[in-house]
Amino acid sequence: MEKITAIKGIKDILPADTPVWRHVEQIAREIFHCFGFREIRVPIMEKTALFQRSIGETTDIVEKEMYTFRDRDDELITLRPEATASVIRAYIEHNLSAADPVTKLYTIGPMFRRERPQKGRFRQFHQMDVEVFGDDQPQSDAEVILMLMHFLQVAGVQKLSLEINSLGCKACRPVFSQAVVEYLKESHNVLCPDCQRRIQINPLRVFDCKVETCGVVIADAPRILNYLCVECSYHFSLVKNHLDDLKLTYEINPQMVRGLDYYTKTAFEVKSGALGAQNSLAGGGRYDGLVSFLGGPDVPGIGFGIGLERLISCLPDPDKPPYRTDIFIAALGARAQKFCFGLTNELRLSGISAAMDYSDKSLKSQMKRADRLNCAYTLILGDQEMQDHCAQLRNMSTKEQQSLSLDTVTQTLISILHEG
RNA sequence: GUGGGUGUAGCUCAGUUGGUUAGAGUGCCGGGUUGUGGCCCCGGAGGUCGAGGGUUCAAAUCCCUUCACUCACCCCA
Repeated sequence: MEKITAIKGIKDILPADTPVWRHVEQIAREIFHCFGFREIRVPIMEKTALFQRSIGETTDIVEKEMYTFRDRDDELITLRPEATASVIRAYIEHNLSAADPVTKLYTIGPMFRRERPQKGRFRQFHQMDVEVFGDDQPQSDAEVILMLMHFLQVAGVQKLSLEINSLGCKACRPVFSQAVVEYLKESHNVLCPDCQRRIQINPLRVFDCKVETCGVVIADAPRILNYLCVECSYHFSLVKNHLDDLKLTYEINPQMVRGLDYYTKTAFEVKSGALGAQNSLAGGGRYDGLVSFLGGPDVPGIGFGIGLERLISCLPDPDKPPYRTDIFIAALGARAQKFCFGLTNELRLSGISAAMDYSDKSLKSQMKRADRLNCAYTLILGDQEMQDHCAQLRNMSTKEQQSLSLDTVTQTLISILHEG
């Protein structure tokens, strides 16, 4: 029989790893709460058109990376490749802007992109996604960046670097974009085939080409920061001032372009070493026209996404708390088994983690198992104890044993274990 | 979609110029202790050597095909 395996690029998160995930998520929830964000849970599927419109028809994501299928009623459905579109859709659909002029939301969950897997890149991956609607002030930009950096630091990510840029708005970016095209056309034949293609599709992409000869050309290309309109330029300088006030260190990377069409003004990215080629841990930016473009009110927005697999993989030797069981009930013989089955489950119902073995193995074997489960105590109950109407409670670290009457054993254990 | 690397026990890996019954460590089960864990000692189970084909007296080993995993390009979290 052929073995059925998980789908390529889609991973199980095994019991040994889930505590780290929960730990990271818990830190995020606490910090996001402090900054005034509330959780929203949105579906992992949406109508395909939502992503086509928000992310951009000509982006790689929409062109070749989406998991799309036709539903039984012929509607096109897509597994979300990112969360922002869904959050905005929900924000509009439930008219959240009416309740509060500024809405701050976060969501955590899986995303899907059909790319070739490699280190730090999967077809199902997890993101924490944070969005602010209704605030166009530069403080808002600085605030989300601060929250992001603070979270990553508290989570324990090493060697963080923050890069920021401004991508301009619909007034100034086209001018810049045109200037870049003009410039690149002059050096067209020096560029790599990929970049020659990029000029047609998305000229700004040429900026993060890794080919050396392209880098030389790019070095003298027009800079976005020189083309910003008065408003964008002012906004960007205030963002920098606020970041300075918040004592955040950052680098301005005028070559940074984000992969999604909807970004305006501030864009930012956090990288970490020890991540392989996919070294971008989190990225985001402002998207002031997007909500209205998707049919909502004309409110500004800013947000970011954090890649959880990448975040966790660059945590220094994540401290895995060992799995711990409060007590192991070792039963010997049929009568003891019957009694212990009831006892074990009573303890569980009282909020104590209790384990026992039903297959009547040797005491040695049961003790071994108790040790493996990292039990604080083992209760030993055999024919002799049934006869004497008592049980032996062994402290697994001190090896001390005491005799407990069967009449009150449940209550005695509950009080001992709830104290410890 | 394109290129490189790797596939041997649950896991991590040895395996010589092709040569008998494919090994180790770890984990698992049992025993040493007729009812007491970790350390130690002994034993046991566990493998279509990724799959298919070919060369050969003989293939884990050489050749071809294919699949999977992985890293990188592309792109992005």
